[in-house]
Amino acid sequence: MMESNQEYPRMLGAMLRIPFQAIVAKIDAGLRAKGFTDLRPAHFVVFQHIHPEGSRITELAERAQMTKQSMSELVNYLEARGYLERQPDPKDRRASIVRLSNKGEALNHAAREVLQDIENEWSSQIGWTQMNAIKEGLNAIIKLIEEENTRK
Amino acid sequence: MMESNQEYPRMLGAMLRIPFQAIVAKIDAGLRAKGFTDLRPAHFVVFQHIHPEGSRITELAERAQMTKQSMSELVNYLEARGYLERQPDPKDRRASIVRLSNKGEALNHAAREVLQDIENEWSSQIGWTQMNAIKEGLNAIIKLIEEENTRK
DNA sequence: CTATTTAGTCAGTTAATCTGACTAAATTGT
DNA sequence: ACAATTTAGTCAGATTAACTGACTAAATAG
Repeated sequence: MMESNQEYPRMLGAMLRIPFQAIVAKIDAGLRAKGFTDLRPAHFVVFQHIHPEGSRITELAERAQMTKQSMSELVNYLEARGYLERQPDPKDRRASIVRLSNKGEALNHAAREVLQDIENEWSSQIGWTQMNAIKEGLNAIIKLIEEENTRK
Repeated sequence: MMESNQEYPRMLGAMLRIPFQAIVAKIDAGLRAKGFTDLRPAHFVVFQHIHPEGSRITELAERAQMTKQSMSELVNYLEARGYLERQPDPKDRRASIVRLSNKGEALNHAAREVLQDIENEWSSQIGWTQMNAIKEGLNAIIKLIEEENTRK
């Protein structure tokens, strides 16, 4: 953060932040419009990181860079409202596996739909070539980040 | 948010989120290393939006998409620690103008330095051509977002 | 087969942000 | 000119988000 304000040339941080926050706001509004009204921004992080075959609380917490206590709270909230299900892990009786319920899958699908619409809208205006260049470039950067993380 | 997890192809939201969060973490660590240890992540938003000639609380709140009460608290914290100064606005006796102190300028400069280092590091690995393509593309998207905002 | 690590919960705390009610100054409409 | 409305900011209190510390029970390592 703290990367810029309009007086200086915009720096890379702001260039990423502005479209990212626009996307977050649009997904939030889009989901609300589609009837998912009981989610708060903090819950999104669970859907971002959950694995289709289910994930453990600890794993989700680590991926989301928060404590397992905090993640536990988010998962409890979403489980209580029917977005997630907990199953005991047969391999490890201390652990449980959290997975999307049908409702959770529906939410996920709706979110992806909204996001695809945004991408289509932007692409049609700036051109698909340029959008592809952005995506390729960002994926290259992500590769660097992931390499750095695995080295640690 | 909620744009992806590794099982599906990564969507645009995640492509922006991952490098953005990496940048935030690096700036946070970099500033800490440079001796700015009394800032919390929430405060960064003030520096992102403050104008070199000073800004009003209301203006900062609007740009940061939060209430003026919340922004007021952030500004109070930073003023108490010497990063910001408040002056009465001569044009409007209800308002005050918040601006960076010398210490605040130093912080801003340090943050920009860290960010430039990140950009240089990434560019040298993916190539400056590709980095420029990303930046051009993101700026085109930002232009769309800004147009949409002004239409509202 | 004891010692340590790991998965998760419970309880309490701090940080971040919000809503509502308010004051005083500025602006608008007549 | 001046009443009505809007705007800038604060104060007080509530809610949400995330943290630390202490704990239990199961798994793993020596």
